[in-house]
Amino acid sequence: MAQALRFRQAPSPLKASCHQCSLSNLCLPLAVQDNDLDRLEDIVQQGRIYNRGEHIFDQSTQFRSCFAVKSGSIKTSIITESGEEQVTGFFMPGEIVGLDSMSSEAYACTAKALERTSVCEFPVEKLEELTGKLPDLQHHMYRLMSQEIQNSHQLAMLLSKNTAEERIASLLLSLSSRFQRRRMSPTNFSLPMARNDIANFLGLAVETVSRVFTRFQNQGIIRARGREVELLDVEALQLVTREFSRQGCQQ
Amino acid sequence: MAQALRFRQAPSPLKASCHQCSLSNLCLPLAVQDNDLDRLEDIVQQGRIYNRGEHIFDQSTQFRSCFAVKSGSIKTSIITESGEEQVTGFFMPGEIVGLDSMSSEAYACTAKALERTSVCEFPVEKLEELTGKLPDLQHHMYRLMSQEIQNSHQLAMLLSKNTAEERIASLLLSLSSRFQRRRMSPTNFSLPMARNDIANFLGLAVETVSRVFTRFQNQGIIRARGREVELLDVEALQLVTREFSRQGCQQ
DNA sequence: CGTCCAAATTGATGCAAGTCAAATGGGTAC
DNA sequence: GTACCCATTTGACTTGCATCAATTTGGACG
Repeated sequence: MAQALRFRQAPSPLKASCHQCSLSNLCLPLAVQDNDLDRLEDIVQQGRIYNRGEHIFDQSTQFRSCFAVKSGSIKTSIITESGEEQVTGFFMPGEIVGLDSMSSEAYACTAKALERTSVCEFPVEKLEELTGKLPDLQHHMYRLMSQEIQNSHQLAMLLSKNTAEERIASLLLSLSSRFQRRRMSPTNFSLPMARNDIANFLGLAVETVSRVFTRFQNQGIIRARGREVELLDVEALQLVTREFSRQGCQQ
Repeated sequence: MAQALRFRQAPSPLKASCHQCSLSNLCLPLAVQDNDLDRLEDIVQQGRIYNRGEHIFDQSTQFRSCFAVKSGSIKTSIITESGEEQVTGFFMPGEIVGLDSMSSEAYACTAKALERTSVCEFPVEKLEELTGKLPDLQHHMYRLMSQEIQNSHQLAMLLSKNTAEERIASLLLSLSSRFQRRRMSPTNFSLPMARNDIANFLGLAVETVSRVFTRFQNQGIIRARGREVELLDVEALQLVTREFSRQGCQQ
Protein backbone atom coordinates (compact mmCIF):
# COMPACT_ATOMS: atom_id res chain seq x y z
CA MET A 1 0.00 0.00 0.00
CA ALA A 2 2.75 2.40 0.94
CA GLN A 3 4.59 1.37 -2.20
CA ALA A 4 1.56 1.86 -4.39
CA LEU A 5 1.14 5.31 -2.94
CA ARG A 6 4.71 6.20 -3.66
CA PHE A 7 4.34 5.13 -7.27
CA ARG A 8 1.18 7.11 -7.70
CA GLN A 9 2.71 10.26 -6.23
CA ALA A 10 5.91 10.19 -8.21
CA PRO A 11 5.53 8.55 -11.60
CA SER A 12 8.46 10.65 -12.78
CA PRO A 13 10.37 11.42 -9.59
CA LEU A 14 12.39 14.32 -10.94
CA LYS A 15 9.80 16.60 -12.44
CA ALA A 16 6.79 18.26 -10.87
CA SER A 17 3.81 19.61 -12.70
CA CYS A 18 3.11 23.18 -11.73
CA HIS A 19 0.44 23.36 -14.42
CA GLN A 20 -1.71 20.87 -12.61
CA CYS A 21 -0.86 21.91 -9.07
CA SER A 22 -3.74 23.30 -7.07
CA LEU A 23 -1.38 25.65 -5.25
CA SER A 24 -0.34 27.57 -8.33
CA ASN A 25 -2.13 30.65 -7.02
CA LEU A 26 -0.06 30.63 -3.81
CA CYS A 27 3.31 29.21 -4.66
CA LEU A 28 6.02 30.48 -7.02
CA PRO A 29 3.91 29.91 -10.18
CA LEU A 30 1.81 32.80 -8.92
CA ALA A 31 4.45 35.13 -10.34
CA VAL A 32 5.10 33.35 -13.60
CA GLN A 33 3.33 33.89 -16.90
CA ASP A 34 1.59 30.82 -18.27
CA ASN A 35 3.99 30.54 -21.17
CA ASP A 36 7.00 30.67 -18.84
CA LEU A 37 5.63 28.05 -16.49
CA ASP A 38 7.48 25.32 -18.35
CA ARG A 39 10.78 26.92 -17.45
CA LEU A 40 9.86 26.80 -13.79
CA GLU A 41 8.77 23.20 -14.14
CA ASP A 42 12.12 22.40 -15.69
CA ILE A 43 13.96 23.26 -12.52
CA VAL A 44 11.46 22.04 -9.92
CA GLN A 45 11.96 18.61 -8.52
CA GLN A 46 9.21 16.58 -6.99
CA GLY A 47 10.46 16.01 -3.47
CA ARG A 48 9.74 12.90 -1.50
CA ILE A 49 7.11 12.42 1.19
CA TYR A 50 8.13 12.95 4.80
CA ASN A 51 6.47 11.36 7.79
CA ARG A 52 5.72 13.30 10.94
CA GLY A 53 8.92 14.19 12.70
CA GLU A 54 11.24 13.63 9.73
CA HIS A 55 13.74 16.35 8.84
CA ILE A 56 13.58 17.94 5.41
CA PHE A 57 16.97 19.47 6.22
CA ASP A 58 18.92 20.60 9.24
CA GLN A 59 21.68 22.99 10.15
CA SER A 60 24.40 20.49 9.28
CA THR A 61 23.07 20.03 5.74
CA GLN A 62 24.76 21.90 2.93
CA PHE A 63 22.37 24.50 1.55
CA ARG A 64 21.23 23.59 -1.92
CA SER A 65 17.51 24.15 -2.31
CA CYS A 66 14.43 25.97 -1.17
CA PHE A 67 11.29 23.94 -0.69
CA ALA A 68 7.63 24.64 -1.30
CA VAL A 69 5.19 22.84 0.94
CA LYS A 70 2.85 20.84 -1.25
CA SER A 71 0.77 19.17 1.43
CA GLY A 72 1.09 18.84 5.17
CA SER A 73 3.08 21.36 7.18
CA ILE A 74 6.58 22.15 8.36
CA LYS A 75 8.11 23.83 11.37
CA THR A 76 11.49 25.54 11.18
CA SER A 77 13.69 26.16 14.17
CA ILE A 78 17.16 27.26 15.13
CA ILE A 79 19.03 24.90 17.40
CA THR A 80 21.96 26.31 19.36
CA GLU A 81 25.19 24.46 20.11
CA SER A 82 23.74 23.50 23.46
CA GLY A 83 20.59 21.99 22.00
CA GLU A 84 18.37 24.92 22.89
CA GLU A 85 15.61 25.31 20.30
CA GLN A 86 13.82 28.37 18.96
CA VAL A 87 10.94 27.72 16.57
CA THR A 88 11.10 30.38 13.87
CA GLY A 89 8.05 29.54 11.80
CA PHE A 90 5.28 27.24 10.69
CA PHE A 91 4.75 26.67 6.98
CA MET A 92 1.58 25.63 5.20
CA PRO A 93 0.96 24.45 1.63
CA GLY A 94 2.18 26.94 -0.97
CA GLU A 95 4.67 28.58 1.41
CA ILE A 96 8.41 28.54 0.77
CA VAL A 97 10.92 27.21 3.27
CA GLY A 98 14.63 27.95 3.22
CA LEU A 99 14.75 31.62 2.23
CA ASP A 100 16.65 32.44 5.40
CA SER A 101 19.48 30.18 4.27
CA MET A 102 20.37 31.95 1.05
CA SER A 103 23.29 33.72 2.66
CA SER A 104 25.01 30.65 4.01
CA GLU A 105 26.83 27.50 3.09
CA ALA A 106 24.67 25.38 5.39
CA TYR A 107 20.98 25.76 6.18
CA ALA A 108 20.36 28.44 8.79
CA CYS A 109 17.65 26.40 10.45
CA THR A 110 16.20 22.94 10.76
CA ALA A 111 12.98 22.00 8.96
CA LYS A 112 10.82 19.22 10.35
CA ALA A 113 7.58 17.76 9.04
CA LEU A 114 4.75 18.29 11.52
CA GLU A 115 2.62 15.67 9.79
CA ARG A 116 2.77 13.60 6.61
CA THR A 117 4.18 16.23 4.26
CA SER A 118 5.18 16.46 0.62
CA VAL A 119 7.33 19.19 -0.87
CA CYS A 120 8.64 20.52 -4.17
CA GLU A 121 12.31 21.30 -4.35
CA PHE A 122 13.87 24.34 -6.04
CA PRO A 123 17.64 24.05 -6.42
CA VAL A 124 18.85 27.58 -5.72
CA GLU A 125 21.51 27.63 -8.35
CA LYS A 126 18.96 27.01 -11.06
CA LEU A 127 16.42 29.19 -9.34
CA GLU A 128 18.78 32.17 -9.30
CA GLU A 129 19.58 31.58 -12.94
CA LEU A 130 15.88 31.59 -13.77
CA THR A 131 15.03 34.66 -11.70
CA GLY A 132 17.75 36.45 -13.64
CA LYS A 133 15.74 35.78 -16.79
CA LEU A 134 12.21 36.25 -15.47
CA PRO A 135 11.87 39.70 -13.86
CA ASP A 136 8.46 38.87 -12.44
CA LEU A 137 9.81 35.82 -10.69
CA GLN A 138 12.76 37.79 -9.37
CA HIS A 139 10.39 40.43 -8.09
CA HIS A 140 8.35 37.74 -6.41
CA MET A 141 11.40 36.30 -4.69
CA TYR A 142 12.22 39.75 -3.31
CA ARG A 143 8.62 40.03 -2.15
CA LEU A 144 8.72 36.67 -0.42
CA MET A 145 11.95 37.38 1.37
CA SER A 146 10.85 40.84 2.36
CA GLN A 147 7.61 39.38 3.68
CA GLU A 148 9.58 36.95 5.75
CA ILE A 149 11.59 39.78 7.28
CA GLN A 150 8.35 41.55 8.13
CA ASN A 151 6.88 38.42 9.67
CA SER A 152 9.93 38.00 11.79
CA HIS A 153 9.77 41.62 12.93
CA GLN A 154 6.16 41.11 13.86
CA LEU A 155 7.17 38.08 15.87
CA ALA A 156 9.84 40.12 17.65
CA MET A 157 7.22 42.71 18.44
CA LEU A 158 4.87 40.07 19.80
CA LEU A 159 7.61 38.60 21.94
CA SER A 160 8.81 41.85 23.41
CA LYS A 161 5.57 43.70 23.98
CA ASN A 162 2.60 41.37 24.28
CA THR A 163 1.17 39.20 27.01
CA ALA A 164 0.68 35.46 26.76
CA GLU A 165 -3.00 35.87 25.85
CA GLU A 166 -2.21 38.38 23.13
CA ARG A 167 0.48 36.19 21.62
CA ILE A 168 -1.75 33.15 21.48
CA ALA A 169 -4.71 35.07 20.11
CA SER A 170 -2.43 36.43 17.36
CA LEU A 171 -1.23 32.98 16.44
CA LEU A 172 -4.74 31.58 16.28
CA LEU A 173 -5.86 34.42 14.04
CA SER A 174 -2.83 34.03 11.81
CA LEU A 175 -3.52 30.33 11.38
CA SER A 176 -7.17 31.06 10.80
CA SER A 177 -6.55 33.44 7.93
CA ARG A 178 -3.98 31.14 6.41
CA PHE A 179 -6.42 28.23 6.49
CA GLN A 180 -9.03 30.45 4.92
CA ARG A 181 -6.75 31.42 2.06
CA ARG A 182 -6.39 27.70 1.40
CA ARG A 183 -10.15 27.26 1.20
CA MET A 184 -10.42 25.53 4.52
CA SER A 185 -12.58 26.56 7.42
CA PRO A 186 -11.18 29.61 9.21
CA THR A 187 -12.98 28.75 12.43
CA ASN A 188 -12.66 25.03 12.60
CA PHE A 189 -9.30 23.46 12.11
CA SER A 190 -6.77 21.13 13.54
CA LEU A 191 -3.51 22.59 14.79
CA PRO A 192 -0.60 21.03 12.94
CA MET A 193 1.78 21.62 15.85
CA ALA A 194 2.01 20.51 19.47
CA ARG A 195 1.52 22.82 22.45
CA ASN A 196 5.24 22.61 22.97
CA ASP A 197 5.93 24.09 19.54
CA ILE A 198 3.42 26.87 20.13
CA ALA A 199 5.03 27.66 23.46
CA ASN A 200 8.52 27.69 22.01
CA PHE A 201 7.50 29.82 19.03
CA LEU A 202 5.76 32.39 21.24
CA GLY A 203 8.42 32.46 23.92
CA LEU A 204 6.20 30.93 26.60
CA ALA A 205 6.20 27.89 28.85
CA VAL A 206 3.99 24.98 27.77
CA GLU A 207 2.03 25.33 30.96
CA THR A 208 1.19 28.92 30.13
CA VAL A 209 -0.07 27.97 26.68
CA SER A 210 -2.24 25.31 28.22
CA ARG A 211 -3.64 27.72 30.79
CA VAL A 212 -4.46 30.36 28.21
CA PHE A 213 -6.24 27.78 26.05
CA THR A 214 -8.46 26.77 28.94
CA ARG A 215 -9.02 30.40 29.91
CA PHE A 216 -10.16 31.20 26.36
CA GLN A 217 -12.33 28.13 26.47
CA ASN A 218 -13.96 29.15 29.75
CA GLN A 219 -14.66 32.57 28.28
CA GLY A 220 -16.40 30.91 25.35
CA ILE A 221 -13.94 32.37 22.84
CA ILE A 222 -12.70 29.04 21.53
CA ARG A 223 -13.38 25.37 21.93
CA ALA A 224 -10.30 23.18 22.03
CA ARG A 225 -9.91 19.47 22.46
CA GLY A 226 -6.36 18.40 21.84
CA ARG A 227 -5.31 19.77 18.49
CA GLU A 228 -8.85 20.32 17.29
CA VAL A 229 -9.72 23.98 17.64
CA GLU A 230 -12.91 25.87 16.97
CA LEU A 231 -12.93 29.66 17.05
CA LEU A 232 -16.30 30.54 18.55
CA ASP A 233 -15.81 34.30 18.76
CA VAL A 234 -13.31 35.70 16.28
CA GLU A 235 -14.11 39.28 17.24
CA ALA A 236 -13.27 38.60 20.84
CA LEU A 237 -9.95 37.16 19.72
CA GLN A 238 -9.21 40.23 17.64
CA LEU A 239 -10.10 42.32 20.67
CA VAL A 240 -7.55 40.42 22.73
CA THR A 241 -4.78 41.12 20.23
CA ARG A 242 -5.68 44.79 20.13
CA GLU A 243 -6.30 45.28 23.81
CA PHE A 244 -2.67 46.11 24.31
CA SER A 245 -2.68 48.74 21.61
CA ARG A 246 -5.96 50.21 22.78
CA GLN A 247 -4.55 50.81 26.20
CA GLY A 248 -1.73 52.69 24.53
CA CYS A 249 -4.31 54.84 22.80
CA GLN A 250 -6.10 55.85 25.93
CA GLN A 251 -3.01 57.26 27.54
CA MET B 1 31.34 75.87 7.21
CA ALA B 2 28.21 73.77 7.01
CA GLN B 3 27.63 75.07 3.52
CA ALA B 4 31.15 74.37 2.41
CA LEU B 5 30.74 70.86 3.70
CA ARG B 6 27.53 70.39 1.81
CA PHE B 7 29.17 71.49 -1.42
CA ARG B 8 32.05 69.16 -0.96
CA GLN B 9 29.80 66.21 -0.23
CA ALA B 10 27.51 66.65 -3.21
CA PRO B 11 29.23 68.29 -6.17
CA SER B 12 26.77 66.51 -8.49
CA PRO B 13 23.72 65.86 -6.33
CA LEU B 14 22.25 63.10 -8.47
CA LYS B 15 25.16 60.77 -8.92
CA ALA B 16 27.32 59.04 -6.34
CA SER B 17 30.79 57.72 -6.91
CA CYS B 18 31.05 54.12 -5.79
CA HIS B 19 34.55 53.98 -7.23
CA GLN B 20 35.83 56.44 -4.69
CA CYS B 21 33.68 55.35 -1.79
CA SER B 22 35.54 53.91 1.18
CA LEU B 23 32.65 51.55 1.89
CA SER B 24 32.91 49.68 -1.38
CA ASN B 25 34.06 46.58 0.46
CA LEU B 26 30.92 46.56 2.61
CA CYS B 27 28.12 47.99 0.55
CA LEU B 28 26.57 46.77 -2.71
CA PRO B 29 29.74 47.38 -4.78
CA LEU B 30 31.17 44.46 -2.86
CA ALA B 31 29.29 42.16 -5.23
CA VAL B 32 29.97 44.01 -8.47
CA GLN B 33 32.88 43.49 -10.83
CA ASP B 34 35.02 46.56 -11.36
CA ASN B 35 33.96 46.92 -14.96
CA ASP B 36 30.27 46.78 -13.98
CA LEU B 37 30.59 49.35 -11.24
CA ASP B 38 29.62 52.12 -13.64
CA ARG B 39 26.22 50.53 -14.11
CA LEU B 40 25.63 50.58 -10.38
CA GLU B 41 26.77 54.19 -10.21
CA ASP B 42 24.28 55.00 -12.94
CA ILE B 43 21.35 54.12 -10.74
CA VAL B 44 22.64 55.27 -7.36
CA GLN B 45 21.63 58.68 -6.18
CA GLN B 46 23.57 60.66 -3.68
CA GLY B 47 21.04 61.20 -0.91
CA ARG B 48 20.92 64.25 1.24
CA ILE B 49 22.27 64.68 4.73
CA TYR B 50 19.94 64.10 7.65
CA ASN B 51 20.29 65.62 11.08
CA ARG B 52 19.75 63.64 14.25
CA GLY B 53 16.12 62.73 14.61
CA GLU B 54 15.15 63.34 10.99
CA HIS B 55 13.20 60.65 9.14
CA ILE B 56 14.69 59.12 6.02
CA PHE B 57 11.25 57.58 5.42
CA ASP B 58 8.28 56.41 7.43
CA GLN B 59 5.39 54.01 7.12
CA SER B 60 3.23 56.53 5.33
CA THR B 61 5.82 57.05 2.60
CA GLN B 62 5.37 55.24 -0.67
CA PHE B 63 8.12 52.65 -1.07
CA ARG B 64 10.52 53.61 -3.80
CA SER B 65 14.11 53.06 -2.74
CA CYS B 66 16.49 51.21 -0.53
CA PHE B 67 19.21 53.21 1.19
CA ALA B 68 22.80 52.51 2.04
CA VAL B 69 24.17 54.26 5.08
CA LYS B 70 27.18 56.29 4.00
CA SER B 71 28.05 57.91 7.32
CA GLY B 72 26.28 58.16 10.64
CA SER B 73 23.68 55.61 11.67
CA ILE B 74 20.00 54.82 11.40
CA LYS B 75 17.42 53.10 13.52
CA THR B 76 14.39 51.41 12.01
CA SER B 77 11.19 50.74 13.89
CA ILE B 78 7.63 49.62 13.39
CA ILE B 79 5.01 51.94 14.79
CA THR B 80 1.56 50.49 15.40
CA GLU B 81 -1.72 52.31 14.87
CA SER B 82 -1.71 53.19 18.56
CA GLY B 83 1.75 54.74 18.47
CA GLU B 84 3.46 51.80 20.10
CA GLU B 85 7.02 51.49 18.79
CA GLN B 86 9.20 48.45 18.21
CA VAL B 87 12.78 49.12 17.16
CA THR B 88 13.71 46.51 14.55
CA GLY B 89 17.31 47.38 13.86
CA PHE B 90 20.30 49.71 13.95
CA PHE B 91 22.24 50.33 10.75
CA MET B 92 25.84 51.39 10.36
CA PRO B 93 27.81 52.64 7.33
CA GLY B 94 27.70 50.18 4.44
CA GLU B 95 24.50 48.50 5.62
CA ILE B 96 21.31 48.58 3.58
CA VAL B 97 18.00 49.87 4.92
CA GLY B 98 14.61 49.14 3.41
CA LEU B 99 14.91 45.51 2.40
CA ASP B 100 11.93 44.62 4.56
CA SER B 101 9.75 46.90 2.46
CA MET B 102 10.19 45.20 -0.89
CA SER B 103 6.87 43.41 -0.58
CA SER B 104 4.77 46.46 0.07
CA GLU B 105 3.44 49.67 -1.46
CA ALA B 106 4.52 51.71 1.54
CA TYR B 107 7.60 51.31 3.70
CA ALA B 108 7.17 48.58 6.30
CA CYS B 109 9.01 50.58 8.92
CA THR B 110 10.21 54.03 9.83
CA ALA B 111 13.87 54.99 9.45
CA LYS B 112 15.32 57.73 11.62
CA ALA B 113 18.80 59.20 11.70
CA LEU B 114 20.44 58.63 15.08
CA GLU B 115 23.04 61.27 14.37
CA ARG B 116 24.16 63.37 11.40
CA THR B 117 23.78 60.81 8.63
CA SER B 118 24.28 60.64 4.90
CA VAL B 119 22.91 57.95 2.64
CA CYS B 120 23.00 56.68 -0.91
CA GLU B 121 19.68 55.92 -2.53
CA PHE B 122 18.91 52.92 -4.75
CA PRO B 123 15.59 53.25 -6.55
CA VAL B 124 14.20 49.70 -6.44
CA GLU B 125 12.78 49.70 -9.90
CA LYS B 126 16.19 50.36 -11.40
CA LEU B 127 17.86 48.15 -8.86
CA GLU B 128 15.68 45.18 -9.80
CA GLU B 129 16.35 45.82 -13.44
CA LEU B 130 20.08 45.82 -12.78
CA THR B 131 20.07 42.72 -10.58
CA GLY B 132 18.34 40.97 -13.49
CA LYS B 133 21.42 41.68 -15.58
CA LEU B 134 24.15 41.18 -13.00
CA PRO B 135 23.84 37.70 -11.46
CA ASP B 136 26.44 38.49 -8.82
CA LEU B 137 24.50 41.52 -7.67
CA GLN B 138 21.27 39.53 -7.63
CA HIS B 139 22.97 36.86 -5.58
CA HIS B 140 24.19 39.52 -3.19
CA MET B 141 20.70 40.92 -2.76
CA TYR B 142 19.43 37.45 -1.87
CA ARG B 143 22.27 37.14 0.59
CA LEU B 144 21.53 40.48 2.21
CA MET B 145 17.83 39.75 2.59
CA SER B 146 18.49 36.28 3.86
CA GLN B 147 20.94 37.69 6.37
CA GLU B 148 18.30 40.11 7.55
CA ILE B 149 15.87 37.23 8.12
CA GLN B 150 18.52 35.45 10.14
CA ASN B 151 19.27 38.55 12.19
CA SER B 152 15.64 38.94 12.95
CA HIS B 153 15.35 35.30 13.99
CA GLN B 154 18.30 35.78 16.28
CA LEU B 155 16.57 38.77 17.79
CA ALA B 156 13.42 36.72 18.34
CA MET B 157 15.52 34.11 20.05
CA LEU B 158 17.15 36.69 22.28
CA LEU B 159 13.77 38.14 23.20
CA SER B 160 12.10 34.88 24.02
CA LYS B 161 14.87 32.99 25.78
CA ASN B 162 17.46 35.30 27.26
CA THR B 163 17.70 37.42 30.37
CA ALA B 164 18.23 41.16 30.41
CA GLU B 165 21.96 40.77 31.01
CA GLU B 166 22.33 38.29 28.14
CA ARG B 167 20.45 40.53 25.74
CA ILE B 168 22.54 43.57 26.56
CA ALA B 169 25.81 41.65 26.41
CA SER B 170 24.79 40.36 22.97
CA LEU B 171 24.03 43.83 21.72
CA LEU B 172 27.32 45.22 22.97
CA LEU B 173 29.24 42.41 21.30
CA SER B 174 27.34 42.85 18.06
CA LEU B 175 28.12 46.56 18.00
CA SER B 176 31.71 45.83 18.88
CA SER B 177 32.27 43.50 15.96
CA ARG B 178 30.50 45.84 13.57
CA PHE B 179 32.70 48.74 14.65
CA GLN B 180 35.72 46.53 14.21
CA ARG B 181 34.75 45.61 10.65
CA ARG B 182 34.67 49.35 9.96
CA ARG B 183 38.19 49.75 11.25
CA MET B 184 37.16 51.44 14.45
CA SER B 185 38.01 50.35 17.95
CA PRO B 186 36.01 47.27 19.00
CA THR B 187 36.42 48.07 22.68
CA ASN B 188 36.06 51.80 22.79
CA PHE B 189 33.14 53.38 21.03
CA SER B 190 30.24 55.70 21.42
CA LEU B 191 26.74 54.23 21.27
CA PRO B 192 24.79 55.84 18.45
CA MET B 193 21.46 55.21 20.17
CA ALA B 194 19.84 56.27 23.43
CA ARG B 195 19.13 53.90 26.33
CA ASN B 196 15.50 54.12 25.36
CA ASP B 197 16.21 52.68 21.91
CA ILE B 198 18.30 49.90 23.38
CA ALA B 199 15.52 49.06 25.81
CA ASN B 200 12.87 49.04 23.11
CA PHE B 201 15.00 46.98 20.73
CA LEU B 202 15.74 44.37 23.40
CA GLY B 203 12.23 44.25 24.83
CA LEU B 204 13.21 45.71 28.19
CA ALA B 205 12.33 48.73 30.30
CA VAL B 206 14.78 51.63 30.23
CA GLU B 207 15.32 51.22 33.94
CA THR B 208 16.43 47.65 33.43
CA VAL B 209 18.95 48.66 30.78
CA SER B 210 20.32 51.28 33.09
CA ARG B 211 20.61 48.84 35.97
CA VAL B 212 22.39 46.22 33.87
CA PHE B 213 24.87 48.82 32.63
CA THR B 214 25.76 49.78 36.18
CA ARG B 215 25.92 46.13 37.22
CA PHE B 216 28.36 45.37 34.38
CA GLN B 217 30.32 48.43 35.40
CA ASN B 218 30.52 47.36 39.03
CA GLN B 219 31.74 43.95 37.88
CA GLY B 220 34.50 45.66 35.91
CA ILE B 221 33.23 44.26 32.60
CA ILE B 222 32.59 47.62 30.98
CA ARG B 223 33.04 51.27 31.66
CA ALA B 224 30.15 53.48 30.58
CA ARG B 225 29.62 57.20 30.90
CA GLY B 226 26.58 58.29 28.96
CA ARG B 227 26.94 57.00 25.44
CA GLU B 228 30.67 56.44 25.70
CA VAL B 229 31.37 52.77 26.31
CA GLU B 230 34.56 50.88 26.90
CA LEU B 231 34.56 47.09 26.93
CA LEU B 232 37.06 46.17 29.61
CA ASP B 233 36.55 42.41 29.53
CA VAL B 234 35.23 41.06 26.25
CA GLU B 235 35.60 37.46 27.36
CA ALA B 236 33.41 38.09 30.37
CA LEU B 237 30.77 39.55 28.07
CA GLN B 238 30.93 36.51 25.82
CA LEU B 239 30.57 34.38 28.90
CA VAL B 240 27.40 36.22 29.85
CA THR B 241 25.84 35.57 26.45
CA ARG B 242 26.75 31.92 26.60
CA GLU B 243 25.89 31.34 30.23
CA PHE B 244 22.38 30.45 29.25
CA SER B 245 23.51 27.89 26.68
CA ARG B 246 26.09 26.41 28.99
CA GLN B 247 23.47 25.70 31.59
CA GLY B 248 21.56 23.84 28.91
CA CYS B 249 24.67 21.79 28.28
CA GLN B 250 25.12 20.69 31.83
CA GLN B 251 21.69 19.19 32.08
C1' DC C 1 26.77 81.33 33.09
C1' DG C 2 22.54 79.99 34.64
C1' DT C 3 17.96 77.99 32.98
C1' DC C 4 15.30 74.40 31.30
C1' DC C 5 13.91 70.01 29.70
C1' DA C 6 14.92 65.39 28.29
C1' DA C 7 17.76 61.45 29.36
C1' DA C 8 19.58 58.56 32.70
C1' DT C 9 19.95 56.63 37.21
C1' DT C 10 18.42 54.65 41.62
C1' DG C 11 15.10 52.73 44.91
C1' DA C 12 10.70 50.35 46.42
C1' DT C 13 6.91 47.39 45.23
C1' DG C 14 3.76 44.26 42.49
C1' DC C 15 2.63 40.97 39.09
C1' DA C 16 2.75 37.95 34.91
C1' DA C 17 4.69 34.13 33.73
C1' DG C 18 8.30 30.63 34.85
C1' DT C 19 9.36 26.53 37.50
C1' DC C 20 8.47 22.44 40.02
C1' DA C 21 5.44 18.73 40.91
C1' DA C 22 1.68 15.75 40.17
C1' DA C 23 -2.50 14.07 37.85
C1' DT C 24 -4.91 13.06 33.65
C1' DG C 25 -5.59 11.94 28.92
C1' DG C 26 -4.69 10.01 24.33
C1' DG C 27 -2.34 7.44 21.01
C1' DT C 28 0.28 3.38 19.63
C1' DA C 29 2.22 -1.22 19.75
C1' DC C 30 1.94 -5.64 21.23
C1' DG D 1 -7.78 -5.21 25.48
C1' DT D 2 -4.12 -3.39 28.13
C1' DA D 3 0.29 -1.51 29.01
C1' DC D 4 3.33 2.05 28.18
C1' DC D 5 4.83 6.58 27.07
C1' DC D 6 4.49 11.12 25.94
C1' DA D 7 1.47 15.25 25.56
C1' DT D 8 -1.45 18.01 28.09
C1' DT D 9 -3.56 19.91 31.99
C1' DT D 10 -3.89 21.69 36.70
C1' DG D 11 -2.14 23.48 41.09
C1' DA D 12 1.28 25.74 44.37
C1' DC D 13 5.10 28.56 44.72
C1' DT D 14 8.98 31.65 43.06
C1' DT D 15 11.20 35.33 40.56
C1' DG D 16 12.93 38.59 37.04
C1' DC D 17 11.56 42.40 35.34
C1' DA D 18 7.98 46.08 34.82
C1' DT D 19 6.02 49.82 37.00
C1' DC D 20 5.77 53.81 39.82
C1' DA D 21 8.17 57.50 41.95
C1' DA D 22 11.89 60.47 42.92
C1' DT D 23 16.53 62.27 41.95
C1' DT D 24 20.48 63.37 39.28
C1' DT D 25 22.91 64.32 35.08
C1' DG D 26 23.82 66.60 30.90
C1' DG D 27 23.25 69.02 26.70
C1' DA D 28 20.93 73.04 24.14
C1' DC D 29 20.06 77.73 24.18
C1' DG D 30 19.16 82.45 25.41
